[in-house]
Amino acid sequence: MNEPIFHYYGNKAGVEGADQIKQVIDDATRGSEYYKRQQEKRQQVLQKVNKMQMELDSYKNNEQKIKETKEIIQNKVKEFQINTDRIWAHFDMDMFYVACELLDKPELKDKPVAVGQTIVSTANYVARKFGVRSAMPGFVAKKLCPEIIFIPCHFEKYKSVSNIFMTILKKYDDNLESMGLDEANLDLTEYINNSQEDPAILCENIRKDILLATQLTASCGVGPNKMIAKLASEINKPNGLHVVEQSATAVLNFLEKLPIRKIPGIGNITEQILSGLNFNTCKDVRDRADELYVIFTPKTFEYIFYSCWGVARNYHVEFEDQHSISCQRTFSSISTQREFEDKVDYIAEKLAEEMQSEEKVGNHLTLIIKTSKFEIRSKSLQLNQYTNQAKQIAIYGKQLLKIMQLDEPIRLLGLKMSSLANEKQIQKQSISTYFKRQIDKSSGQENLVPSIKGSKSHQITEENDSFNKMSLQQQEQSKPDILSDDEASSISNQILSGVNSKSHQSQQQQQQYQQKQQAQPKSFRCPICNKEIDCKGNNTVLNKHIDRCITQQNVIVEQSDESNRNFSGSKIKVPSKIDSKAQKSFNFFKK
DNA sequence: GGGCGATGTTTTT
DNA sequence: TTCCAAAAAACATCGCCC
Ligand SMILES: Cc1cn([C@H]2C[C@H](O)[C@@H](COP(=O)(O)OP(=O)(O)OP(=O)(O)O)O2)c(=O)[nH]c1=O
Ligand SMILES: [Mg+2]
Repeated sequence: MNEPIFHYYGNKAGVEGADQIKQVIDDATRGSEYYKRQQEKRQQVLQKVNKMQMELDSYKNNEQKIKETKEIIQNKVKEFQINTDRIWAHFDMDMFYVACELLDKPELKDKPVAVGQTIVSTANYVARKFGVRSAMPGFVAKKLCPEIIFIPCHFEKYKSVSNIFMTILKKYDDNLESMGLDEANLDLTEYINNSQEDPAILCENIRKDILLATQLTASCGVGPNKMIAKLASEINKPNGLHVVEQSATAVLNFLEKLPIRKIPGIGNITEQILSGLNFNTCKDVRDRADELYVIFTPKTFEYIFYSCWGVARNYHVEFEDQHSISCQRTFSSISTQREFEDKVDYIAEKLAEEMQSEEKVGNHLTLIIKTSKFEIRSKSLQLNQYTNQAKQIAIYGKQLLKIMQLDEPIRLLGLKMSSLANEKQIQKQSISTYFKRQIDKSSGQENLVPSIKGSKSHQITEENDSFNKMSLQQQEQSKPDILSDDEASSISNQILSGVNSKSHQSQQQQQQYQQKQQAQPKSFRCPICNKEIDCKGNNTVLNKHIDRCITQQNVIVEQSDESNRNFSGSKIKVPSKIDSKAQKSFNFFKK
């Protein structure tokens, strides 16, 4: 009786299977607030598609423009090549959270299991046969698979397994990138150059290592760049390997019939838009790229275009410290001011706890709420000093609450701290904020009650400074003494005209999309870390870099790169070898 | 035409 | 009977102020 009513084998599914599942989901959810909100969003997407379609229609009537655009595209196609000099691997654990839980409960192995309570984080493959998926609400999962067993989430457990996993992989690429606990992207080029091993054999051996060390299976994909390797890892999941050979034709073939939704960075919404315009596979994009060129922003266009041609980043970017720490909770709706404030207090405490254990301080706070109708709103504010104290955060949080003018029930409240710096390592303020601070202070203006539309920035002066860990004086002292005023202004002068255009610039300066050999055109030398920063005349990149350089005192190299979606960073800090730094990294993973 | 800060959207695990 | 997470990041867009 442990059989699905109808089987669902992912995209290999019989149509009826998939349809029936959709039906069950729809029946179970229709009418809810959530459902209504989703419907609204869908409508908005449709509107957007309509607008784009109209733009396209007018484009189609302009032969001249078509000719021009197609020529631009053709040139682009001629310009790039699919670089196969490097070899990447993507490792991804199978049904990770559940797999970790099953370690402790092997007797459940053949039963449908999911981790999560209200929402399923992930489900094992038994449950997936019933249509159960990540991010699905629990009650729907139950409807699809009445016998499913839910196990609550034990994050710490997954972190420690992840540690083992990452430690193994680091032997093959010490700079590996990762977007989550259960996956890692490695550039194996150097390792393979040394060992001369066959990539497939190497990766199978690594998978065995992982299995031996964790008792869990991982899948792996191999290809000439990060994106291809990631896509490949899904092919023979679970517990499988797929290699895309190191040749342009292999890459092109591999991508040809791939639904664009699979391209990392193209999610639900973009898929809807694209499919609304009749783009469904990478081939569609290749064939009709000119159409995308006229309706998308340059950035989006380039990234879709190059992805579909298999052109993506094949070198590592420097590790970046975390930009933000946040804490949010969903609860049964509340609607009184008092309740809101209590929640802020609670969340502030949680956030402070987290920040302190990470030894971080921050000076930009954001309050996030979700209404009972699933609308999300946020208010944020630049603090006058760095903090990680619960009471301090709560005070600011409540100020934001006031500004928010809540007059309807909410189901979620969260706080996010950004502009982080290390608690220990002096709270050096960033160049940009430092200068602005100065202006603010010299004006002597104290905007006590920031009005929402009055000023664009909510300058809130803390009415209770005593909680602040670092005294104002300390903060004054910590101004960028590393930087003389002369140097500072010279940096400011270096800041060129921005490049943030909505229209495609004709500057065909063959952007060295991803792929290894990047010549550095417009770059500056950072006065702090003394490294070249390829900022492409984009001062945002430069500023950000200097910001980080000052606040952390870590050395960071920014590499900007138009063709790649930059969400690809390494979110997770991984224990490195056994040096002094390893200590800190482990610390990061600990609790 | 910027730049900048706040806010909202989209994606990923 | 009802029921849809949490954390982090990158982009896009808007309004204001030069
Ligand atoms: C997709 C997703 C994953 N996760 C967690 C649970 C997953 O076990 C973990 C890794 O995500 P995934 O690697 O996407 O999924 P998975 O490892 O569970 O399954 P697969 O065999 O297909 O790789 O991240 C969430 O919490 N929410 C999500 O929406
Ligand atoms: Mg996985």
